[in-house]
Amino acid sequence: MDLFDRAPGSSGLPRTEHLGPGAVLLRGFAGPSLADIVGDLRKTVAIAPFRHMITPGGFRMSVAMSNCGALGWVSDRSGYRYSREDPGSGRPWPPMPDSFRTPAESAAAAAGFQGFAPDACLINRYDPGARMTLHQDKNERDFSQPIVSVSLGLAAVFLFGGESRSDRPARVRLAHGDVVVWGGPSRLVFHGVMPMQDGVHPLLGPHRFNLTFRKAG
DNA sequence: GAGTGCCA
DNA sequence: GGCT
Repeated sequence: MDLFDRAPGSSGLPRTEHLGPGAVLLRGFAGPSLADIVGDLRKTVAIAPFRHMITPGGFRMSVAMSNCGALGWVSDRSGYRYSREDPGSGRPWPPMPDSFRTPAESAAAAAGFQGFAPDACLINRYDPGARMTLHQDKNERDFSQPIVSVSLGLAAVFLFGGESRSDRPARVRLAHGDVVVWGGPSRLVFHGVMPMQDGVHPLLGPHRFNLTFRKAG
């Protein structure tokens, strides 16, 4: 029994799963913060609405995206990058709510990454059929800082692979309130999301939302 | 850089 | 798996 097993939201039960070196799934970790997170999610996407970004190859991504924080991940014909402004409005992204930041930093610390200070939070909305093919998060400056991913709403099957795109990924069901942290030796592993099945979440309707926290700048 | 998608 |  290690310290991870006493993380907030665990209700005393062992709810940490180790996905690899420097990679952990904290089941239900965001539970105590969920009401505040959902309220702030609604406010944030009212300011910066979801939109389907275009890949550099010219294809429309099935996942609808927004951002909050100083930097936001964007994609268009020019490529992938972090931007200070919402390209839809030309204005800065909304601030990262404390209700987002606090559990993200706490989850990182619980996974062994003390001092994580995210400046970017990508907000993804997965509707039925939406997916994310295997990819690496590699547009950030400093790969010593981990990735923190918070799942909300409908469950999804997360694919957690290896250093090569051809490594067969683990399939992990992620539910409302689950948090995944990966960094260190796992920082650049390929990951993705299987196509979403139909469903309705009691709080968030026919959607999965994912908050991905990064130190991008 | 692309390939966070699409095709075979 | 391969893609220029």
